Amino acid sequence: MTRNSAKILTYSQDCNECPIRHRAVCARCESDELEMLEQFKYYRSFEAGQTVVWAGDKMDFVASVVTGIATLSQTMEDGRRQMVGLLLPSDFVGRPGRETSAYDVTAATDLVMCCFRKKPFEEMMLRTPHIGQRLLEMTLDELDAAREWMLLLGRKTAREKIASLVCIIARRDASLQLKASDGELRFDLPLTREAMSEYLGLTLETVSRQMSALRKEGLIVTEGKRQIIIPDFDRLLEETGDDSDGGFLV
Amino acid sequence: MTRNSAKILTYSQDCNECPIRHRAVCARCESDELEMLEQFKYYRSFEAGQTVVWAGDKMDFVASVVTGIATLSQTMEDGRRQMVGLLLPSDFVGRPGRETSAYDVTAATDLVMCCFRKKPFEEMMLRTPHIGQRLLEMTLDELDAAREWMLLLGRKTAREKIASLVCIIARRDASLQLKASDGELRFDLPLTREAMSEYLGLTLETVSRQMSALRKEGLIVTEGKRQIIIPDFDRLLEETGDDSDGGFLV
DNA sequence: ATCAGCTATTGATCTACATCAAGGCGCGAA
DNA sequence: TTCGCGCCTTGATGTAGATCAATAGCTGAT
Repeated sequence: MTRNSAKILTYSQDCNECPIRHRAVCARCESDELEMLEQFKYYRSFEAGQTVVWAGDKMDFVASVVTGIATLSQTMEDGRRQMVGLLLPSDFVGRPGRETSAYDVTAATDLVMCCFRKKPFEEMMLRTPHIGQRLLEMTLDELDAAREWMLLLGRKTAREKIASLVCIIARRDASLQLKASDGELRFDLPLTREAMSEYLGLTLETVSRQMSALRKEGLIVTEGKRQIIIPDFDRLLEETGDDSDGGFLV
Repeated sequence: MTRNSAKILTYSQDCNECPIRHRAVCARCESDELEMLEQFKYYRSFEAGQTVVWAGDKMDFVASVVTGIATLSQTMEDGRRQMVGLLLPSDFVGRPGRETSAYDVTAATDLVMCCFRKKPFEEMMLRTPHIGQRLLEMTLDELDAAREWMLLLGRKTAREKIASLVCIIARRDASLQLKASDGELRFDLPLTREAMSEYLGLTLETVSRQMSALRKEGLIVTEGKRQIIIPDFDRLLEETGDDSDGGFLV
């Protein structure tokens, strides 16, 4: 079993409504710790485009994405923006021990997050080593993802960037289940061209052009607004520049 | 006190010969845990240019840099390379729970690392929550650094990239102590043009040209091979594109 | 003293992507 | 039905940085 399939499996088992995805690992949890989590949990909803917190603002909670997509971005004084995190369901936001957000957190689609007040969460971390361990694992995964992303930003061509992004979403998207029998992959690409360009370090025009190019060559098929079909995943993978076995970008 | 100065302070207090920099935090440690660390510790030296491990190779230890500089890089099939980690003294290498290296680890200068066999280290992590907590903190710092780096790779101009790199090294370099009385900063930039280009996602020619440009404008002064003087740190900072207060890239 | 092998610099040219600009499509509001 | 507004596409042009190429300094070996 490859690392990728293992990863996909892991995600499908995760619990989106717990900052440490506890369902997947709670065999080791004591039930009263979970009670603690339940007790301090609350939900917040955002519409597509809304900002959850601005960089520098107070952020007195940690959270995990339940449904929808959130992004982390940095902005330069003159307005240049770079996305630095793409949060899908079950992903974690917020840094224990830091009281302000270092990034703009934005709802890329309609979004539901499951939040925990930071204070009790940190106390529980101290009492329950398992939670810290889980968080460490998740953070290490994120760091690996960030480093794969750095390779993309620093060295890939626009075409490779687009192909990579489509493959990344395809792999992570839960509705991956929508895989048709003949090996074609059908799923939602719920990002605007602008969001894609912020992810990839390109302009939205370049994103649009390269999407068109991949479409003309039959590497991807678009259906309606944002439904994407990948007729042959391996063929698209070849356009990413990654070596065939690698690309374990979470 | 700004975040930056706080960070510098932290580093200067760190212990380079312990994977969790324990001197800085060992007030909370039990002494027999430290004994454990001592017991499984060994040193390895490398010459500049030598490879510590290749991506994909077995890596049965974790380590911290004692002296010198190590880099983490990814390589694409056709040889394009991107640096994804720059490890200065006291920085940690290796991922607990992973038996192969995900990156090429290379000695950028002559290098001494303090290594711990992975197995006993992991056992100790289980027994000593404090170590995991420390590792989590360090990993979160690395993740922040990676995200700052992503902004650099995705959105900064070549000039801004160079200025940023020089500032980053200046801030982190221990020999920061070499700060002269009139506010000028003198330190070693122990990276070849090629290493700089791999860090920045540029070619080495572009690095060379931009270094020359900054030199001609008096923003930096070079002395001998790799000694650098920054006559006015704040003026150089303005060239990085970062907002004046931010830029806490570890 | 000479040479081979690095590393760095600088120039000439090319090109991938950015920038500027003009429509087009779909959708909700009036 | 029409208008306005987001979002996307496509074309024309500009440019930052890549690529190709020549040379120079430095170091250590013969």
